[in-house]
Amino acid sequence: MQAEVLAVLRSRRTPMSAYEMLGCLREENPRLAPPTIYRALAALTDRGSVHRLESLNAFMACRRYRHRQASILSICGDCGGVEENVSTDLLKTLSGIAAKSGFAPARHVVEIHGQCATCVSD
Amino acid sequence: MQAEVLAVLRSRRTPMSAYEMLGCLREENPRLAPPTIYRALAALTDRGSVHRLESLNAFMACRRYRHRQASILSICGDCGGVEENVSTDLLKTLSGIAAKSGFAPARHVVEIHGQCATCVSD
DNA sequence: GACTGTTAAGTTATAAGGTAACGTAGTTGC
DNA sequence: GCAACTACGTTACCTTATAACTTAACAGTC
Repeated sequence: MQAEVLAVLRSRRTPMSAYEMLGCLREENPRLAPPTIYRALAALTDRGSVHRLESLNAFMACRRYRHRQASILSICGDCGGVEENVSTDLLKTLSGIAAKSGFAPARHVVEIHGQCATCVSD
Repeated sequence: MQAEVLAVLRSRRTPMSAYEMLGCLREENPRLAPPTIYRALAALTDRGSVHRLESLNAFMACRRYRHRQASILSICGDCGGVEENVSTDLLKTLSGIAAKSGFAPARHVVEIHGQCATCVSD
């Protein structure tokens, strides 16, 4: 199931909602229900193979080879494309800012909305 | 309406969902419907008086005096409390990372999940 | 005062996102 | 065989969000 969900996500350039995936996978198996998808997504995001876009309630396959840290996701509002970046330094700085007041960071969410290079030049 | 929504949010230490607000405000006006709340929230978040917590689908009143930039929100998973921080530098670095590929940033979402100082020491 | 434009709020209905709780079937290991 | 585990199926429901249309309130102007 995880493999099937991942395959669907990989076949797309842009993020998908859980229910879009459900729609796709129901072509094969019409009885598929939301919990099945969400379970697979939970496992995949835990492993880091899939990113959840919190500000979009959507998911995308990770395209970078297995890094074990939060990605910086740049989301184009025009074409829907998403760029992944990784920056250990930025995450450290960020943790530092939170830690000034004694906060212990566990998970980072960093998303940027804007326009990708292609859409800017149009 | 915006004022009422803001008042409810300010009366709370922790973020609220739109439907919790709806519940509160319905004590006064039982016929209040979701769109009314969501419209007020849209206006308030545009103005920066309210922050939306994307990873929680919830809202909180801004407690810092009107800064015109994205906050860094540290969310305690134990007590639900949220700390607001502002860092122009971090946002610049972040924009720089996205801009390397030509991406034009417009809105930043930076949230950190973890434990606040109080909850860490328990 | 009647007409019109504009903006905020009410109303109805429904779409979209997510999960609890329980059932079943296959696998592994004793 | 049988216990224990794990994945997936199923039902039902809850939460979050928005579309689309209606009404109210007020300001300007002829």
